[in-house]
Amino acid sequence: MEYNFREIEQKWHKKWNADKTYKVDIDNNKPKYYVLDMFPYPSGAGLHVGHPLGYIASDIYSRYKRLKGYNVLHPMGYDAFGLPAEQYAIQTGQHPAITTDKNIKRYKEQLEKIGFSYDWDREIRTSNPDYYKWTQWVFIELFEHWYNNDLQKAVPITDLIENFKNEGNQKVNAVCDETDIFSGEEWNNKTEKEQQIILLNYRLAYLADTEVNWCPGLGTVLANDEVKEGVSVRGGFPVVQKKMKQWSLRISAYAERLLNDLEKLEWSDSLKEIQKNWIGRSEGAEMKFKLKDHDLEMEVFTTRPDTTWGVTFMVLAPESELVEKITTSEFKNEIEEYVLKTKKRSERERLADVKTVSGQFTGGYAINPMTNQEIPIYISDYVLMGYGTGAIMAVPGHDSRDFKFARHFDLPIIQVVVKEGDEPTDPSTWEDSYDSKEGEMINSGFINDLKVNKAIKKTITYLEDKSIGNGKVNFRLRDAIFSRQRYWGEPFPLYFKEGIPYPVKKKDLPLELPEVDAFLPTEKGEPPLARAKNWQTDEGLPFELSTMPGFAGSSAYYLRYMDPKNSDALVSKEANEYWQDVDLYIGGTEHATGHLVYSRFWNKFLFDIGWVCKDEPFKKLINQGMIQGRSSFVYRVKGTNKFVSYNLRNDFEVTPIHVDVNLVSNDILDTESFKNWNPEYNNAEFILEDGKYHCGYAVEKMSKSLYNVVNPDDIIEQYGADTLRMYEMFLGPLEMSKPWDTNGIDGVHKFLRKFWRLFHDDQNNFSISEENPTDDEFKVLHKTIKKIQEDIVRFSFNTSVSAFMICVNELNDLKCNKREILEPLVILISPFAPHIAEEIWQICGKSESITFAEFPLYEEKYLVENVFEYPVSFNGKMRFTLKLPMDISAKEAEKQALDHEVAQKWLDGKTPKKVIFVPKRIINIVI
RNA sequence: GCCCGGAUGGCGGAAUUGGUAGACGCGCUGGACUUAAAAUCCAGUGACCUUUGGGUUGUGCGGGUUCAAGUCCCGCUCCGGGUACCA
Repeated sequence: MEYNFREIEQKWHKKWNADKTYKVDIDNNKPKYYVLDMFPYPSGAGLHVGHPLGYIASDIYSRYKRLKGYNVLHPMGYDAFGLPAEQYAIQTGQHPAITTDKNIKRYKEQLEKIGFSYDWDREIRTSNPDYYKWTQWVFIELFEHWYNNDLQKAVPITDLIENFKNEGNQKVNAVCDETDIFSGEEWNNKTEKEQQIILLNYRLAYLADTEVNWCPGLGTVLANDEVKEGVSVRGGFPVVQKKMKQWSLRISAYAERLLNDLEKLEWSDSLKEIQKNWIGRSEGAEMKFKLKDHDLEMEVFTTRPDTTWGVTFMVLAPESELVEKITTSEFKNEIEEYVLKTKKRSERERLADVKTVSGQFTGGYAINPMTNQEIPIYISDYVLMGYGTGAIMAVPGHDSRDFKFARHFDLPIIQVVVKEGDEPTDPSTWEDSYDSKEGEMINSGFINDLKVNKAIKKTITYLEDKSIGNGKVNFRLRDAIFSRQRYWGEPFPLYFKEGIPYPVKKKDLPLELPEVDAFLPTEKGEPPLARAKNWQTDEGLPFELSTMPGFAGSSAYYLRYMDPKNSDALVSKEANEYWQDVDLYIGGTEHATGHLVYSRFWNKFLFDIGWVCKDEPFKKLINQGMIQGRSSFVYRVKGTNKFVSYNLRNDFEVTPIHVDVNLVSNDILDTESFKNWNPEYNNAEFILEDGKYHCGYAVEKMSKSLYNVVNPDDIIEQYGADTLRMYEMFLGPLEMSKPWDTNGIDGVHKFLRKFWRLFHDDQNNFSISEENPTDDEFKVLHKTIKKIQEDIVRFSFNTSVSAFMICVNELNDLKCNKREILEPLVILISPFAPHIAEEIWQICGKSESITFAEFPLYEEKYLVENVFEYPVSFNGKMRFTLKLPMDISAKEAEKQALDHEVAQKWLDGKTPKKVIFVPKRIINIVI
């Protein structure tokens, strides 16, 4: 039989499905291993050839682990709520559930064709009520907990209420919004409503007025990670800052733990670095500045309290509440104008315009606590409301932004730090601020002459003694805005009584997404859920109108896979204790600041409340590189319908035009198909080189509009899934980005055919020999086992593919078709090319799936050599090689090398200065 | 601006601890088989020089350490990613 991949692959898909070959259950006799893929959002475009890269890698590893005796959990599901389906629904009226369903069907078909070893019985969809019941459940838990700083964990809100009743909030050390101090008695005298409002300041899921990223184009607020360069990541719509009452998750409570625990994780350094920067820990002090003519204080955060003597002005964010209070009548108009101008500008405009200095004096003055001098207070949009206190003390001498501002408004500049070896100079002569990371203090009262780090400590002590400030750690990580004014998401399990939110009873979950007549906001500007009939409790109390964001459903999905059908819990204790955590997670870096932060946070919370046994969800994580597109170009001669081949294009004035890569093979255009591709080209003429049309190419994003999308279905149709799998791996290291180039796939396909032929004679009849293998044959096998084993554990799958090719070439040369050699080789290759492996395994007479075989062990004894071919070099340049026994002495090796006739030529009668002999490595002769 | 990666033939890439640079594959060239094509197989293939023995040179650029550097150190250039008035 020929290698008929179509028949073979279909046959095994059916069989694996029917036999549930990859179904797993808790098995206490086997060690567990959990391999997870980042589940896809099922878009309308289907999978392109870049998507399965990570899935193939994780599948290889899963199959390898099974062969190594592990009980492997390897699930797949769909991140099914999301904006694209809803945008499509708005345009077409088609319910997003229908589009999503259709897309999922297509995704699943495509995935199944590639032959992944998923346990499909564990498939989940975030939009399924059975699933989002638990998303809602976690939300309620977040709502019913607060973060106790003393215990460094989440604690039930009921404990907090007990505390309040007994002794008020004075001793409570919580992560919370600013709350007035009250006694137990005062608490007890408050109304239910007052109490609930206070509790919202403490809850881990809370409703509050916050500055949010409002995206008018999408009609919803967005979290920080959903905004890039001032526009929405999805859709690219401009984003503006707006104050709105929104649900948020108090992820900032976990900032320190999220940062510290990165250390425990086997993630790439670059990914850890991205998270570190996103969390953005900075140490410094918070300090209060008294205001002139006011009984108010202005609080700032600074990493450099030691430079307070150099503070010559203050700057507030235009959005700050203080602005109104301190602005004098004289400057009222100007301030109002500036604030209005800032509000109007989108985030994008603000970012684009960082170089222009702008600001406005308020008329107010603060008192520098160190110098007692009056210093003017400005507002400027270079100070952000969202970071620190929304106010800064400006040290123009040592901060470049403050410096520019001071120059622009002609404010005084004082030098307070001088580097070792430098003399203080006149700041009026400076072109930029003076670097102050290291050095000694000057012009700074009691900290003069101290080194910077000591000066910082001493200043903080002073601030604390005088009660005007304290040491403080600040994080860049903001609480996650959790509401979206959209339809296609999880409804919040909440209703409102007198404007106060209360959770739905857990037994009433899920609160299902209602039907609406349109997926648009109402005329009053309320979210689409306001259109739903009876969107209220049985008592007639209204439900929340927002839905949850995209990351809600993906934040704990890895836990649900452990126990996907459980209707009593997100995951049972038993399942969680068996599967524990994800051992290997493969996915793209694009989730570094979103999903991977949120799910770590959810997991830590669930750990705190005792629902999961591990405080980190993803032990090891690998980022697969992006597969870029390789676009092809044709060159149209300007003003004609003539196309000139690549190397002749410089003789004409041409326009390069993207051409569908599927019409191009090895850069040669199929001119007939090109004519039919687009009516515009029906009459196209070609100027060829040696009878062919050569295309140009460029590496770009893989995208429909660039006509460079390659569909895995087409590859599978032409070459089979095993070829696709091996070729994707063969392209290069998993973690590197690389262009997809179908050129070259032939080599891998040829290899599989060669592999097939090892088991067949010239007439394509199955034929393997029972003879005992020779030492050479054993050596080829065991060398390969060793190499493959080593490559798999370091995820170097590209080199494994080469190793297989070398092995098959060598066995071919040896004309080896012996069972004892070939059977282990089939197991070895089965993680990479499971279909062909299963088929041959069966032909070899095995009744059980190769999935349950044992990974062969390599034996050192077959690899022992008794000679080593030494490269002999002169001054480091290799001149000849010399076969010498393994156990040769340095002296003898030296002698033999020098006696060699080629050595004589290079020595040219001279005595070598030195001979270096490294056993099993090299002989280097220095002359 | 700051922080992380990366740069090796015509192309994708290999070289795991400093030890024969270019494995493996594509492409290309030549050959075998064939009426022909496909498929398959064999040989060659970094550049330059060459008396065909070989020689010189070569891993983005410039220095350095070393018997020996793609690999380590210092200084650049370019490309990719992240992040950004973060106080």
